[in-house]
Amino acid sequence: MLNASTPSRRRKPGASRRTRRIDTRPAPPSRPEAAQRIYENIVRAVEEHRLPPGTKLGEQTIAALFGVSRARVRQALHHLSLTHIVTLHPNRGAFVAEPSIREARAVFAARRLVEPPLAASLVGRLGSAELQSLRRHVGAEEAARSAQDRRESIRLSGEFHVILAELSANTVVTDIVRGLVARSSLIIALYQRAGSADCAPDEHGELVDALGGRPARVIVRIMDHHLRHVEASLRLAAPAHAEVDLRAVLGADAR
Amino acid sequence: MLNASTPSRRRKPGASRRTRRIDTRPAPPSRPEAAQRIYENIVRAVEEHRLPPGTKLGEQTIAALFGVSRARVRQALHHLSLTHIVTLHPNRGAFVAEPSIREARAVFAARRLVEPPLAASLVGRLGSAELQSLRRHVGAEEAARSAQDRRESIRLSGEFHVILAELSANTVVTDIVRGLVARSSLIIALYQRAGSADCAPDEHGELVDALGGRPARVIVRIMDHHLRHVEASLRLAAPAHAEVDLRAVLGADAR
DNA sequence: CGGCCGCCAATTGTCAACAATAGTGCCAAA
DNA sequence: TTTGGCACTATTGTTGACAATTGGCGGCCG
Repeated sequence: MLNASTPSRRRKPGASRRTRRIDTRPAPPSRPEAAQRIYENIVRAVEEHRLPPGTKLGEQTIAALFGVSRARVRQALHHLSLTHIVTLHPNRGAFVAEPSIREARAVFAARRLVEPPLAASLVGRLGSAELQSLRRHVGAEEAARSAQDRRESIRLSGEFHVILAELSANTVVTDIVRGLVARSSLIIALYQRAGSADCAPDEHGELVDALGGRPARVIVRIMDHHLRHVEASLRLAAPAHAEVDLRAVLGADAR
Repeated sequence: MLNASTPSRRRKPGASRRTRRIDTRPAPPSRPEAAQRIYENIVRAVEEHRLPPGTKLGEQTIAALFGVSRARVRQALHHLSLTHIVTLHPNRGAFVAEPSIREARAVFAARRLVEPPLAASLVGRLGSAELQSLRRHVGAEEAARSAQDRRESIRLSGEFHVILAELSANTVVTDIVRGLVARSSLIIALYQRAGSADCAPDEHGELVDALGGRPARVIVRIMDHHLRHVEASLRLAAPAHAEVDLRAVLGADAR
């Protein structure tokens, strides 16, 4: 039943270029991996808070936007649902996920579990070039914040954690962190406090400085504190939160 | 530019915030989530080393086996490729993944990053019922090992780590660990030493005992040691037989 | 006048046919 | 005998149409 073939250790078969088909329509050039492109675009839009939680993602709509078939969109949406960026309701469609408070807490707990020791593992393994690059990134974050560019600020802020993970040179860990960061963006979009625009002053800079030579224990503490700080800046408090919200909505506007 | 406008409108303002899911139907188990069933079956087969790395997974073959259409199988295979259980070669098909040595190391490094602090977080949070359950599981592991039931032994051994993660009551962390354990099974199937049938004497039992009341620091050490032990029992040393060797030979000859 | 219950439009889920591609074996020519 | 090319076959990738389900909407009844 099972054809246990000998493991093929030949060269990778990704070298074929198929540019035979002349595109009569404005279809984007990169045919292969179109699903990947859709996936990344939506992730990015969600991370930058341009697609708010609850937004419906109709298959036909997206297919028309990207100039691809529905099947491709389905693939991308399925992928997004596996990473908890969107929620699929059978026979109803795909919606940008609305993580529950419990899930939000779980995501941040996972980050507190993974990222502090991850950052600590970088101590003494970063050259001056890497530290320089990190400082530049932090500088860009500050610039975006000063320029009131909320979108860019949010993106860079999340990207900082992904870059740290990449510096570990462990793709497995990087993928995990990338997923957690994306979900965090969704959570922040959903639960951020109204007033406080951006609650993270410059803890990233502090962390980079500490990575210069402080002991691992200090790094762990800073990262843990930072993540707790971000989580504490959200409205994840009460189970009674729903009632209050409803009443506020009803009182504010009689729809 | 790329995604000019939000492709969809927001959810209606007056709509209920809670998802009103109608689950009144007993849901015939075969129809909905058929792809999920295929996915889990293949994962399990891989975890139990019944599907060796490199095995070709033809769409038509699997579709016939499960009595479903090819589309369903494609979905499952795509899911499997996202979790790095299978590798998709364009126009060639799906194969059970053959993790490289580098990837194998990365997976175990990720586990050493996540699981020790995860286990430590359970200290003092487990009731006697949970500890009892864990001990029963370890007993089952030993029984399977004594009975030479390699398949069951492997499955239970991996499941132990998943159960530990589940006890954290954090579904995010549980999913991460589940993925890492599955990939580890693949790695073990590929790189286990010929002679040593099972190199983990009873470190799980030791860990459960320690979870009874030992301090977190001890738990961390035991789990870290256990994971290092498992990794050390594999042949991850050298360029063994892999592509590096081949490529070197070819490069030397061709020129 | 309000609530209930049937169509109806829209969207998703499924499938089957079609097109394209890579691997395989054969055949002819050097 | 070896090598290069070529057609064939089996499998994957893609598309489009069709069926099923949902939620809305209007009419009907209480």
